Amino acid sequence: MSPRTTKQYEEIREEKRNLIMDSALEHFAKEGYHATTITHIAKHAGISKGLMYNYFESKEALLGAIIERSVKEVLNYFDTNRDGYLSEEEFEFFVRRIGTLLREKRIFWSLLFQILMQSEVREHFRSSFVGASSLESSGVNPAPDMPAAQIMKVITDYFVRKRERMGPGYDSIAETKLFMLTVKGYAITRIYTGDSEEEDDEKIINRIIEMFK
Amino acid sequence: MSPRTTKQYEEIREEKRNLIMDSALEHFAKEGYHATTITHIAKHAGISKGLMYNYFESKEALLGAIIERSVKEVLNYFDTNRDGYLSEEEFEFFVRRIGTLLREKRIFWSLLFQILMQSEVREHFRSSFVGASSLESSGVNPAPDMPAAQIMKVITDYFVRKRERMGPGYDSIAETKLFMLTVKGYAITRIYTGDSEEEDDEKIINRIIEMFK
Amino acid sequence: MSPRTTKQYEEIREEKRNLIMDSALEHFAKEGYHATTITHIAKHAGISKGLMYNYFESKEALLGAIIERSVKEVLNYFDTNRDGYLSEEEFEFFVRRIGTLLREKRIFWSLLFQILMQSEVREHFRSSFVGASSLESSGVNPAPDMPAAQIMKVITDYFVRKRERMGPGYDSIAETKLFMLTVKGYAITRIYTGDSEEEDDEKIINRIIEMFK
Amino acid sequence: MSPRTTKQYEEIREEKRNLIMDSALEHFAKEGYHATTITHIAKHAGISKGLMYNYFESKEALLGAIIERSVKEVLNYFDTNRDGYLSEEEFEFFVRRIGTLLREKRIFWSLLFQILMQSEVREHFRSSFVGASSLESSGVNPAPDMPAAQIMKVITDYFVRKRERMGPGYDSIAETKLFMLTVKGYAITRIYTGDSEEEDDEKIINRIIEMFK
DNA sequence: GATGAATGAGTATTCATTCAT
DNA sequence: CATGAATGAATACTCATTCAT
Repeated sequence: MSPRTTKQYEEIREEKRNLIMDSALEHFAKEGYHATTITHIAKHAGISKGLMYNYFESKEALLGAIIERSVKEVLNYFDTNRDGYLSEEEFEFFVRRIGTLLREKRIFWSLLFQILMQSEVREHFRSSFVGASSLESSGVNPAPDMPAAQIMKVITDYFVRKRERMGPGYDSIAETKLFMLTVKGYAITRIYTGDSEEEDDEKIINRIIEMFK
Repeated sequence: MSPRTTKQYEEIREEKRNLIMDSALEHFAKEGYHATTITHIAKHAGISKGLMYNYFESKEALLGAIIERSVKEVLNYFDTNRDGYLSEEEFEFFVRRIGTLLREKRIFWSLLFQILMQSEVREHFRSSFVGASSLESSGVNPAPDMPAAQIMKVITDYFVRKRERMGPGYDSIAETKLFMLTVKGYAITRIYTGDSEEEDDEKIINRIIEMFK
Repeated sequence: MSPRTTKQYEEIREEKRNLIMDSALEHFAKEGYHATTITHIAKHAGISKGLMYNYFESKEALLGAIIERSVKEVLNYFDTNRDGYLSEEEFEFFVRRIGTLLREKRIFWSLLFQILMQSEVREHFRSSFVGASSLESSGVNPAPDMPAAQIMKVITDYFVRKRERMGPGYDSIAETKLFMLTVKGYAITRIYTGDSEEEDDEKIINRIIEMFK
Repeated sequence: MSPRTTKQYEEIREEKRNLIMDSALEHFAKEGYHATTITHIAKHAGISKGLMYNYFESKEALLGAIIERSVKEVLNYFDTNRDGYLSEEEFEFFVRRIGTLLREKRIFWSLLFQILMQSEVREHFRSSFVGASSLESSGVNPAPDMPAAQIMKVITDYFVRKRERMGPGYDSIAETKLFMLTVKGYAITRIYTGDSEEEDDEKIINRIIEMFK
């Protein structure tokens, strides 16, 4: 009889929002952003087209929201490193964590790559973006106010410090870049390889750690 | 005025085909396959929409033709290795060649990645495809009748032989995979990094050779 | 705490109805009927969409109610004339009253004009309408049972009687029509002219009276 | 066999453009801009929806094009007066011409009024507009670079000069405004009155000339 | 009474493809 | 060969209206 409370409404909204985003993420990642239709997303989420627009202003806004949400989740994942210093042990931990992350958020990463591969879209989302700098720029000093930039900084610092261990012949910059591209290569291999073939994954991770620790 | 010979006509046709494919490739790579319109391609190629359909059955056929053409070009690039054996020197040469190839055919690679990242498209083109297996599968024994598979075989064989040099502790399979993912990582870094930042490129290539030779 | 009486409830309802109608009128007049959304009206009135439908059957019914209400107000304004006879003095008073009315109910008139300008809507509301006949028809003998028709009759009669003053060369019908169109012209000028420019208004009114009294 | 010449194409385009605009004008005027659907316009013009967008960027652009075209036609109608001076005889001619114009371009005027009555649309088209100033502003000195402004100037000048004939008691400004509103009133009466009732039209026009000449 | 989530029919717009010339 | 007008199916998006709470 009486209308729902504000809180009830908010809960419904939050839940539905996530439902829609999950459905959309799956489709975007599988078929690509442009090839995915709102109708499909809605049907898959079990709602009407109209409702989608009650929650998101547009298809693009939906994409934006998905990215934002995922970025937040990813950042939380590396939260411990935010203090800025990476010991050798923490470095190992960090690399293993990337592996886990890629396995768990596979669909998101798939989407992210797809998006970043289209220069126009890239421009559009660069600002709101974390992964952007770690994927795009091979520059070593990105804007320090962005979370992704912070992660980059932590990594860079690690390799700068490693030079002290390794001697003056050690090229920190080149090594950082090599590490980055190895991670990227590992990432796309993980993302686009069936789960079935993960057998050697542990070995690969170990070798990467061995090479760069 | 003698009428043109059949051969002349065919040359003109071939030229125009390529012109259209060049225009299309550029747009596909920059804006994505779905976001690119036939109208844009035609305008950019300086021809009419109708004429495009004189040369290609459909937008999809055009995409297929581009991929096929590019794949052929790429394979020709590695033609020397077709004999199946890779010495240490040839391995170094092979890696450097990948670098050159990525620089020269950047747009194509960009497109290829984009396409492969959409599972549906992937299915569709897998058959006509070379790069597919080298990008997707981390399996080490692809069908031996496909050109790309041959390249994979050559690489795999190289690391199998390397085991003889390195001793029984050396895991050929893991090492092949690590090499492959490093190449992939190098590739996407090259593809999506501005030309301006190529300074350290030589160093990176050298380090990769050093690591896997 | 005694429960509210039925009467109190009705008063509250009446108030809310008017609130909604006020909000709607404003939007309809400014943005046009079709371009105005129920959501906007409700938000502006500080109520929910659902509640609106508790008070009005549909958007169209809301429009109808607004028109009906306004028409009643306008008619009340001319109530004194209902006895059917217009002396010269009363005629002057009548014209001045039109001026006042246009200033006070500007938004309503704006809406009314807009609506009448769309033939389909016109058909639809003609019946429930007063202003309709005074605006549309230049015929001089409208159905005598409608309030607006009565006003028209009073005016027509005035000019018929004026013929007695002016002599047989005076064309009552043409003069009635000329008066009517002058009033209409005055009306739209008033309605679509910023308040700031009312300086000469008095002069204009005086001239109209002078011309037709 | 051979493709159409550029000229042929242009002719087709021009013809179709006008066809579409005619169809659209009719619908816009009758049902209102918002209530009119592209589908209806296209069906009525005997073409496909898609083709409409080959000729006009959007529904709004179509409206803009209609207004522009009509405005040009109307201005051509008054071309003779552009020299800026209006003798008494020319004034009479001018008023009669307004009558003719309203009869001939009735649908356009109907549309124009409708549009001007929605403040938002008004803002949007004010700039590209001629009629705007003559309809909206009762200001007597509009921007002199606009064609409509020129017409206003010519009229204003006429009444300023008339003061020399009539003596210092004659209020040129008020008289100009009164003339303008009479014309407006005549216009809407003409526009929204069935053709059947034109009998007294001549008399009305004569009276207007008599009053203001 | 009151709320706003949910629906779905409807609307503008796009674009691959066809075809008369 | 070559052109671009023409088509129509598909798509993103809107909004009046309903209804469970």
